[in-house]
This record gives sequence, structure tokens and C-alpha cells, in this order.
Amino acid sequence: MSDEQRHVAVLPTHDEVKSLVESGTERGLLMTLFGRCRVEYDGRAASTLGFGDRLVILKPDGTVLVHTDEGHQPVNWQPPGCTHEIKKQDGLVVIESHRENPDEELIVRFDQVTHATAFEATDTEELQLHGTEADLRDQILEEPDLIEPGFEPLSTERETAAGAVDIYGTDSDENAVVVELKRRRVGPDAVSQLNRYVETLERELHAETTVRGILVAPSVTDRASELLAERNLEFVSLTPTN
Amino acid sequence: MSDEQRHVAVLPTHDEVKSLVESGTERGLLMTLFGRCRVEYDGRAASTLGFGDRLVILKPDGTVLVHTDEGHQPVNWQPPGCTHEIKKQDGLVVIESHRENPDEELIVRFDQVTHATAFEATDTEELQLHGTEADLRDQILEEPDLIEPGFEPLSTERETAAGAVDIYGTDSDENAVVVELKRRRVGPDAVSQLNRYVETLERELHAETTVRGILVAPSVTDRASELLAERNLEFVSLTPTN
DNA sequence: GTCTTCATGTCGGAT
DNA sequence: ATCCGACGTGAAGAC
Repeated sequence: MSDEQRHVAVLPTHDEVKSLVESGTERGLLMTLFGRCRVEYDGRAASTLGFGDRLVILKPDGTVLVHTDEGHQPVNWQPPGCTHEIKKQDGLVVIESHRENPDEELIVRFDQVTHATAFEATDTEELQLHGTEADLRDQILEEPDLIEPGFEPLSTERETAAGAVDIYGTDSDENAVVVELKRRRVGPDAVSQLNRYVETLERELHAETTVRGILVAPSVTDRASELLAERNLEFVSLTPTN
Repeated sequence: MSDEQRHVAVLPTHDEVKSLVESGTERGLLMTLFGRCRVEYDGRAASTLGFGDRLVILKPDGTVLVHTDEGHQPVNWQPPGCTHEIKKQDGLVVIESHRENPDEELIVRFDQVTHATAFEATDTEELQLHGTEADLRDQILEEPDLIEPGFEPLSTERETAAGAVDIYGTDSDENAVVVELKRRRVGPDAVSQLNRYVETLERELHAETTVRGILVAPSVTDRASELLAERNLEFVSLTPTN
């Protein structure tokens, strides 16, 4: 068996799995285990999952992911920073992953491991993402008239007692303007959020100025639209560019 | 090479990867590819990621996950229901995954595949999860006095123009009571949500009854607490049991 | 550490 | 299909 192949084990014995995971953990490798297992979780919530074929991923940062054959989300997991140990118990290969704060434990028990791999992953690149709320904000700062002619941004992340306002500025009549940004179609929650900021600022500015609230998003749902009208808030349609 | 090993390829050629993925896709297998790749995504947002070692998972339901050596979250992904094709292009192995509605595309280009696997995953078990909001609701329905002596639940998921109320009931003075449940410590958003329900119900009941709003959660943040006071809403501390 | 909000959130249920 | 809210949400940034 060559050096390369040593990191891939097909139908390994329990002992071989154990030694592969122990050595891989020590060397900071990215590992996968595929086989028949059951899973228990106890922490903020608690769960059990009976025997079935799943893919378990162990990352060098302590992340554990248990994936079934379906879905984007892992059926069970443990976040980065966890510590795990592997042992043989009652004829099963058992991986116990522990986390503190909150105290959480994930236990995966294999009765059969179909294959196991361990590889060093070198990844220095950062993801470049476009079309986020930050991009939408930058578009507006670049061309404030997108909100309305005469709009002047004064600050971003302006602090209020209710939290930070996305963009704070003034309109051509010197009214205060609170702009809440959403990168996609919004529901009532975003309107409530904007409303909290507007109400709070009205109080903080001692009612000497009118405070307008403008929701900026690609679109709004019907409920959100009604709520905007009720609260005397405005809507401007803008979509972040990719 | 045995039948079992046929699903695991170490340092496969591009052609071997292509044929493994094509055959695995056709047969509904769960596949993993580990190697050096770059990734592009375009859809609701857009992203690029330069070359690095990553683990790519292809599920029979169309899910694609690209995992780096760090983090719970995939760095790029495609949800269930996507279709993918694999091809050779400019000396690279390229996987293109496409989704409609919204139109989204994920392209993974490998210049080197370190290993590739394809396995049939049989999983009939459902996850049993405890300690959810539904469990908290059941606790209260079982013992309504947990809210307060005399509380009587009348319905769950009661519809209002603002959405469904978690638990709707009456107190010992025949006031209407809206209960909003959260399984964990809550911030201002949950208070706003409860407030929307209470305001809407006050209007729908024609002001002939007082509507009390009670937030039930393990705890609340300071901001949320202030907002509760402002809105004349109440708080009851309860934690869902595992 | 806690708090707050964003996210290509994902997921499920109801309409 | 869209809407709406829960999620063991996770992740990032501010304090």
C-alpha cells in the first residue's frame, strides 16, 4: 500500500478505523467515514437517530457533520472547536464529540464502516461573495438618489437605543431618514425592525424633527405592505447587484 | 479491484472521476470528491473561490456541498433538487450544478482529484428531536398553570391577519391571552412579533376585550425586556425539556 | 463572554 | 407557487 493509499481504507476493521481517526486527528487531517451508524445528541436540545448509512465528516477544527443521503443540512453535527475521541465499545466504533459552553455531546456509533479517508486540506483562499446587503448599502452610498432625489446619507450603523440603523441621513426638507436594507423580498419582521428604529429615534431626537423610515428591498409581501402603511413607513425597491 | 473497491478511487484520472460520478449519479449513490478545485456560484448572490483542497459531496437528491477544512457551513452549495453534469474542460474535471426557480448555478473545477467515492446510502430512520418549541407548547397545554393560575388554552396556531398565534386562550378574568413561545433566550425581534399579534387581535376583537400578550422563553435580553415594558407585554420564564 | 442582525440562510407547513 | 416562522439555526461584528 502506497503512502497515498494509506489514507483511504475500504471495509476497514474497527481497529483500522480507530487508528486512522486517531492519527488523522493528531495530524490535523480532514476525515470522512461512511457506514452504518446510529447517532445521539444531547445539549441545547436532544435527539436520537437509529441505524442507517451515513457520511460522517471530521474536520481538523473540531467540526463534526453527519450527513444522510438527503438534504442540505447535516442531520446531526457539532460546531468548530469541539474535541472528539474514538473508541471501541460493545463491538461498535464510537466517536464522542464534546463541546463546552453550551455543554453539548454528540455520539456516533458505527456497527460497520464501509470506507474511511483522511487527507490534508490546504486552503488559503477566501470566498468572494457579491450581492449581499453590504453591496446594496454601497450602491446607495455611491448614488443616494436611488433612495430619492435629495437624500443625503450621514452615517451607517448609526447607534440608537434600539440597535444600529443601516443608513441614517436626511431628506431635502431636513427630515431625519432611517433606511433599513434587505437583500431580498421581505415580510413583516423587517417592517417591525424598521419601526423600532424609527420610534426610538423619534424619542431620542426629542420630536423636534420628523423621522421618516424607508425600507429598501427588492420587494415586500402583502402583509409587510399593509404593516408599512399602518406604521407610516415607506418602501423603495432596490436589488443588490451581483 | 473488487466490487467493493470499485466505488473508491485513489488518485483517479479525470476520466475515472467522470465515469464514477456519471455512474453514481445514475445509480443514486452518495458521492464524495476530495481534491484541489475552484468554485463559482451565481444565483441569488454570486461568489468565486480560488483553488484549494476541498471536499465535495454529491447527494442522490441533487444536493451539492463544498466543504473546506474549517467550519460547520459549506463554503458553497446547491440545495436538493438540482441537476448536475460532469465533464472535462480545459484539462479540468468540471461539475456544473443547476437549479431553476430561482435560477442558480454552481460550478466546481478540479485540477486534481485526490480521491473519489460513491456508495449507496440506505437510511430509513427519522431524527427524533426533543426540546423544541413544540415540546414547550405541549408542556403548557398539559399544565396551563405554568403560564399563570387560571390560564385556559383555547387553541394553538390561531389565525390572525398578522399570522398564527402559538397559543391563544383566556385568563381568569376572561381577558384574551396571546402566548408567543421561544425555545431559547430571545431578543427584540420576538417581542415585536408578539406585539404584532396582540395589536392585530385587539383590532379583530373590536376592543370589547383586553388582549394580553405573554412571551414565554427561558429568558430575555435587556433590550427585549425594555421593549416588553414599552408595549405592555408580559414575560414568563420557561425552558423546554429535553 | 453577551447582544444583535445577516444569511445564496434551510426547512416545513399552510394557503 | 408564495408566505410565514422555527431552527440544536450558524457566523460576524460590536461592546
